[in-house]
Amino acid sequence: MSDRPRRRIPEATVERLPEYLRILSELDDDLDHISSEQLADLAGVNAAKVRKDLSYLGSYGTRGVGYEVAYLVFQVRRELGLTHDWPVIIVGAGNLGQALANYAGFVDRGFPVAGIVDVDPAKIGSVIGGVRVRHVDELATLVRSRKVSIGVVATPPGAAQDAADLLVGAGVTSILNFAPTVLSVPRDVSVRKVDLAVELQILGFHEQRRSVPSLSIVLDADSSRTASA
Amino acid sequence: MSDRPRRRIPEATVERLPEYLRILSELDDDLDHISSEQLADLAGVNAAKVRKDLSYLGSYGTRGVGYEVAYLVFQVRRELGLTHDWPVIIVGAGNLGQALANYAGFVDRGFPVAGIVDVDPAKIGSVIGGVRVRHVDELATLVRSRKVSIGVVATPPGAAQDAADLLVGAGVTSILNFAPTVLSVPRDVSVRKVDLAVELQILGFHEQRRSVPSLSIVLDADSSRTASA
DNA sequence: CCGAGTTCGTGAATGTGTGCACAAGCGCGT
DNA sequence: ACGCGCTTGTGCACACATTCACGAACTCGG
Repeated sequence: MSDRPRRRIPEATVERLPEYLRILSELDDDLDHISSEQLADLAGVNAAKVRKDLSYLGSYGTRGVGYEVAYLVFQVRRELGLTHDWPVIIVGAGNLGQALANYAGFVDRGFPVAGIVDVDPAKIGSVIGGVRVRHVDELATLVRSRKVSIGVVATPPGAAQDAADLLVGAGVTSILNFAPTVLSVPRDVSVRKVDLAVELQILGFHEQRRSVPSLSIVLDADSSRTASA
Repeated sequence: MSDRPRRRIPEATVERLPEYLRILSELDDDLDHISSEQLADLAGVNAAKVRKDLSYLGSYGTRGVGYEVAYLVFQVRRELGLTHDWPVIIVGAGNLGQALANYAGFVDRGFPVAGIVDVDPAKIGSVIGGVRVRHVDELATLVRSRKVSIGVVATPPGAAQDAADLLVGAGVTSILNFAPTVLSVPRDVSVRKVDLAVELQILGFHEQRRSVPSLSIVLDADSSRTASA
């Protein structure tokens, strides 16, 4: 037992499950059941989506009643692989690296910081979020001794690829990249990228559109391609 | 001129344009043209996607030659609304707010920090990234005087909705939310959310999947000898 | 001016995600 | 035991995104 069919879970669903989990975890203890509609409201999505997402995990709801919160939390956690903690190592103890190391949300949600490394001698030895900053040379040792499989790149752009290479060399198989750089890694290593400026640029795009209600928008059908002489 | 037909640009494309722009901006000056394939390699996507994305901006390439870098940069910048800067205001001067205020990538890419506010008297008055931290009561004044339309929420989760309400009340129409909280805002306000722990959870999901090659999946071509039990 | 070699732009095919709408299942009151 | 109200689980249609594949348009050498 203990292994259900393990259907493939759509990526879009995977990206929403952590949010459901967070919401469910924060619910009052006296609420023992929740409907797809309530959960949908809290998550800012629609109820059908919640039901479809949860249905990929199995049929854990009860018609006419809803989902038992505690059980659902357990199932979502299991599906996400949160039955145990995943220690992470942070490369780069600059502003962002420090903020991340101090961020309680990491450890709270199962991702304790197993180490922080940097190249700057001035930073080495200082303690951030309860963890002492080490020299980057100790990276591989740390990764192996603490059984780290997830690395966080919080270096300046120029050092990001080197950081990634070190992580991969040490055996890390997932990387969260905060540097505005495309990392090249072996095919079997997962990378997710968070580029803070990109997020603003996307918002800026919509801002700009909003402020030009003047013309067009209506010429959408697009039959002839504006020949430019 | 200056107003092309303004076709609708797919959201997926909008999310990639900033990346193309960053790459193009960082190219050597002596490279005056670039092909969709070169750009695709640099961006880690495939060439057809690059061409289709760029085609939404208009036909700015030349067959047999590629895209003229300088012109393309100009067009992408224009499409993204980066013909002028977009000042942002940061709410919350904790670890994350400080890291963001210090992050050079913001101002470099057209998003100067017009202000940082907090409620904590101990933080008010300190200078971060060249900007003085003000009391949150001054938020509305700042937003109006600096013509800010984008706000960044970097508060603890409990204060995030209040921060959003203040921002909206002051006239901000786009919000970048770093707090692990669903914000409710009027329909005409855009919100993007970055949840650092969620990113790790998504990586954790794939990690976990990878570490269970035990059964299924392998039932492929010749001689499926992997029968477990 | 022509043919070979490139590279764009885009129609069409495929793959992925969303949302409606409804049958099936459950609990409760009578 | 039965019917009613509620809520799940999912088939289906549609929308959106990705990728292929190929004609069109350009450069360059001879």
